Amino acid sequence: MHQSLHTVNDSTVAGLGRLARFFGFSEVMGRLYGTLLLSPVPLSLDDLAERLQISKGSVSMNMRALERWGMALEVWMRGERKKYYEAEPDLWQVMRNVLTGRERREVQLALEVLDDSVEKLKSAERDLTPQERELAEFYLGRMDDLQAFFHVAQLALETVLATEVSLDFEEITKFDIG
Amino acid sequence: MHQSLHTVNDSTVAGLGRLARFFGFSEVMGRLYGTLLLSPVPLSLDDLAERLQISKGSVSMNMRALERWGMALEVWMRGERKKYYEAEPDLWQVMRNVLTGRERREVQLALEVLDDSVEKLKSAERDLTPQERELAEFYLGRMDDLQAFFHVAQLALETVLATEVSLDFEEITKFDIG
DNA sequence: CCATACTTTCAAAACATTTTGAATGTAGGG
DNA sequence: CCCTACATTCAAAATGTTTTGAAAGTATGG
Repeated sequence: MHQSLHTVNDSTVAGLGRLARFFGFSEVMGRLYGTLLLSPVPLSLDDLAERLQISKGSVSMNMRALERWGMALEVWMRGERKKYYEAEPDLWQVMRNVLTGRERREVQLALEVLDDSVEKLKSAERDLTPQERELAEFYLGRMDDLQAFFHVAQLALETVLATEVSLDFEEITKFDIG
Repeated sequence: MHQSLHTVNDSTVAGLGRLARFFGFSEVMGRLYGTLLLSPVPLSLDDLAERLQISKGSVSMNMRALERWGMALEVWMRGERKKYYEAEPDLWQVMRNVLTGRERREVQLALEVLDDSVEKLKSAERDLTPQERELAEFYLGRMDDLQAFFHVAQLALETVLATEVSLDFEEITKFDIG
């Protein structure tokens, strides 16, 4: 195959591996996703192990993770026992999957912990010495800041998740460029 | 000190440690930041090592990282040789520092790599066999999708970075709650 | 309903990151 | 301009993560 196709494939796979790390996934997940994204046909676990030069076990585990995150889809090939996969090509869908499954959980957890803390501090107030009470006031101020921060984060998240951007944005961007 | 103050401190420090991990920093950085955020007075490296039960070496390294990210500020105490630190209390400022120093770089890098790839594929076109040309076309489509995605990400980032939210949002949020 | 071609699992090994603390460097008070 | 109390560095050790491949499990074509 021509050099340029190899080079582009390599740098894209590497770039998506990097991006995966950045998002807290394993690099292999990103590279598998990239390999599938640049394949016009679905690939088997063996194909993937061969192309990325990693063990079958690793491919199996990482592909199941990709499946769970809705980044890869299983494809049934008739007359074949093998499992074939293709990449979910809608990057916005992938983004939404990740935001819903992780970021949202994280923000909610943080807000719950903060609520708890405020609750504790307020109900303990009458048992505190004057000095302790002063510190409790200070803590309450910080909890307020943190709550404000996470509330905005939550709002931003829910806004993104409620937006159906996938195709629209591609259209818009093409208009801008063309 | 009263139980409730301890509990709140512990869970906040733990929560910020968790958040730090989530954002790709070390957990210790988050815990140091949390400890400073919940201290009404600046703390020395020894104070921090003592409170978190970690070595001075670790505190030193992680505090310098926090400083580089604009998450902690050095405070000069007169008549003292020790370095004292306090947390940058404006969480939006912290967020902007991180986005500017990391996310922005990452997006720009990705867009450069993609530009390169498109360039390569287009200029190689005349050297390709018909099959290769078909694959090159397919690749170009994927590059387009990726570019669209990163362009939107870039737009979103620059919008956030251009917005001066810090105090305003606290105000807004208080209005909503109260 | 086999036989077998595949996938999954999981414990051990390889690898990577983080932590430690003793050695080294540095700066501020006297 | 020392002396010393502090901060920093860095190599070794501890800890955590990922990868591997052989063994176990599963399902499908015949």
